[in-house]
Amino acid sequence: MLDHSEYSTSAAAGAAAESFGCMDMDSLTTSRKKKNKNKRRFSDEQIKSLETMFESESRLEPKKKLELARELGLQPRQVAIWFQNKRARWKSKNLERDYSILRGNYNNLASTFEALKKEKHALVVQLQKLNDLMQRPQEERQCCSEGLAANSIQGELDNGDTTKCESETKPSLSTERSEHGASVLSDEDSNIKAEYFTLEDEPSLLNMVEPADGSLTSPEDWSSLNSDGLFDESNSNNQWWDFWS
DNA sequence: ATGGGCGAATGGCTTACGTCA
DNA sequence: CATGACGTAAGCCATTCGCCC
Repeated sequence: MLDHSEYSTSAAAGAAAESFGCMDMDSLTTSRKKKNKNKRRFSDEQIKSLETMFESESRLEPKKKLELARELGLQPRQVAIWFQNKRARWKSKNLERDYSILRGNYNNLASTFEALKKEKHALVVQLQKLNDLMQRPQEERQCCSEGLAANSIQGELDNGDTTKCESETKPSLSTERSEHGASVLSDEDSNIKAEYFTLEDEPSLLNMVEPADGSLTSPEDWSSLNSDGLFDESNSNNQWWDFWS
């Protein structure tokens, strides 16, 4: 059953003893304690031959094993065991190497991930600022219905960099809204939806600047900006976020 | 003196294959 | 001929053991 057939436990010791010429069979078989008493490392020449053979084939054919054993003055069993141990060492060495490669890859990915995370955060902050900027005029207008504020807002919109910025992000958002009390987006897809929003619902509209896939936004980050429900549309996005956050 | 590393060897388990009833 | 039981050889794996630094 065992691969110890080339020589059994006691026979192995006997063979080894014979091989090393230090102990006879009887003394070994009578005392189990003495087994391996004469264990010696193989000589450099023996190791060299074994290594050379191992490089060409990690498993020895029986014929070659016998040949090599005779050549090196070892028992075939010893050669077999050497190959077995060698395969085990080789395997664990490979595992170690593979592990360090994987660890390197992981570290690279982790640093890339961190960089992307920072970049994403910066973008979200930037987006939030833009939304705040877009939201300000509407709120002011809501507070001051007398009209004075409206003029000043309109003036602000018509004025300088702010206007330019606003018109670049959402050109029609604030202008058309003032007339109807409902917001009208320039984006055709948004038109239908927009009709249902009153001024109170304005924050919801701000989400229209969210990227179509929503992948860059987090429910947590947007909870202060969103009205209820818009994120319910995409549970899968939440899972996506869970992974990235 | 001794503790740890390394490699040879062991023992248990599994698989493949041949033989025989 | 097919099949299951059995024996044998060999490999893998975890562990032990002994040598040597």
